[in-house]
Amino acid sequence: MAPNEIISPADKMALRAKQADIPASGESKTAGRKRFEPEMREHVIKAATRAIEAKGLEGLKARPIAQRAGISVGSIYNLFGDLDELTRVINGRTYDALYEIERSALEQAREAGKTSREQMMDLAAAYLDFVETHQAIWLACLAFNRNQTDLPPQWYLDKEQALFRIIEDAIATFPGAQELEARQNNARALWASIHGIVTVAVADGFLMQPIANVWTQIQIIVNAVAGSLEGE
Amino acid sequence: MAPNEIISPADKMALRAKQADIPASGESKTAGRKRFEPEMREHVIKAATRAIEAKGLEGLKARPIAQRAGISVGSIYNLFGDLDELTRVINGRTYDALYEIERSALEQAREAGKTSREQMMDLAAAYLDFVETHQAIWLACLAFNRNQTDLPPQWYLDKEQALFRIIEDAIATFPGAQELEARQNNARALWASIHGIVTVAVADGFLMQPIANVWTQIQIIVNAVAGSLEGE
DNA sequence: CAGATAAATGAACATTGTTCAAGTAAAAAA
DNA sequence: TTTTTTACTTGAACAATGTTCATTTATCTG
Repeated sequence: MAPNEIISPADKMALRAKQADIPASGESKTAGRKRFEPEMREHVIKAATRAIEAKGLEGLKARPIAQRAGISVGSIYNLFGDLDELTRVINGRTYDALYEIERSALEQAREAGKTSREQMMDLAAAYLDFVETHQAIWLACLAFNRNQTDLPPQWYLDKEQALFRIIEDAIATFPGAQELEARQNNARALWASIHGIVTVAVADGFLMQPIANVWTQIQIIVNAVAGSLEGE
Repeated sequence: MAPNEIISPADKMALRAKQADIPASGESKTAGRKRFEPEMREHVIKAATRAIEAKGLEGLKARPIAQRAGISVGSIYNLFGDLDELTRVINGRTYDALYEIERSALEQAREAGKTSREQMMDLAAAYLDFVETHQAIWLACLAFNRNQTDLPPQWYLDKEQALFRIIEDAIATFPGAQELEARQNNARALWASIHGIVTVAVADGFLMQPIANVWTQIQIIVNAVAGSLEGE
């Protein structure tokens, strides 16, 4: 029910039992229900998310998802139009979850009176931690975006944009670099760099190098950019 | 015939005509040839490359490729085992081509007596130019790697590794950072950052921002890292 | 209760990757 | 030359998958 899903590590087990029962009950004399959309959508999203976590984006198949959610294949298409849309909804929640984490990381850093450099460091750490914790679901975002041939819908782009704006906010607090365009380029450069470091590290779905090295590389970039912005 | 393929912008037209004729000739009374493998492989690779360029990695379908190459579907599997292997061969050539470009960019920069910072700038520029010029084929590399669930073969990893080592070479010439591990982390951090900037820019197969901005962002990072390494 | 409505169903279709028994041209053997 | 063997090509057939839609069914409305 919360806007960010991402497993919600606590209630996971409780929900799992509940979900597993729903499809098993009865002999499927269940055609023609009404007004069940909201709950059903959630069931499908949960089942699809679990599939992605277990077997990557390739693991998201219409028929198994339908079975796990206790509905028919056709209903998935009633609810989402097609599998791409279902994936987009899941990815959107992933973006939301990451957004909340980054927002609160920045907020906490500021309340703790940290420097701009430290704020950026905390943002990067939060990102690395997120990707490490939700590797499959995050790789699904990237893989999906790569495979699309036309532009995604606006609401999807907006969620991606929102992530950049957090970094812009953090960068805005630096003494130098005040003009809007420079600030945007600095924010994009820094965010894309951290993103690049993290995704090269988890390329092919595996950690290709020790996490400590990844963190070192992030520090190199953040320190370099911070030092450059501080004009020192 | 050259080890790097990538369209070879010159002979393109000549080859195109030649290729188009080969399948069209005769009434396909061509079962049971012998010792034709090498040429056939090239035909298939060319046809597949063109398909990727035109319609992305999704555009690589067995049947159309077979038809364009003038052979049957089965022969593709005789030659490559499966489509993934065909893709890997194409991507391998892409890596080779980029490697050559980067190597010669570095060499030229050194011969021109450029500073370490300028050398890195030239490497980054060469990379950006390559991706801009061969967008589809490069995105195919990234998309393919993302979709794989198990580790690629060693020869494939080696080609990827080779690209990092060029940056390591460039970074090795900086006055500071001499220890091997620090140098490797610096190289990886910088290369992954540039990679991140470029790929975020071409995300979803489109240039999401003006190329000038992308270049500005690269300069921000290279200058920041260079400044940091120069200890200034 | 009867009709209208909204939604769920799952068989059927289209598209793909992949396999493999059968066929065929070239080389080798006779 | 004729026959046998070899090596490769072929394309029909299969399995897995995304997607559609006529039919069925539950619920709502009067």
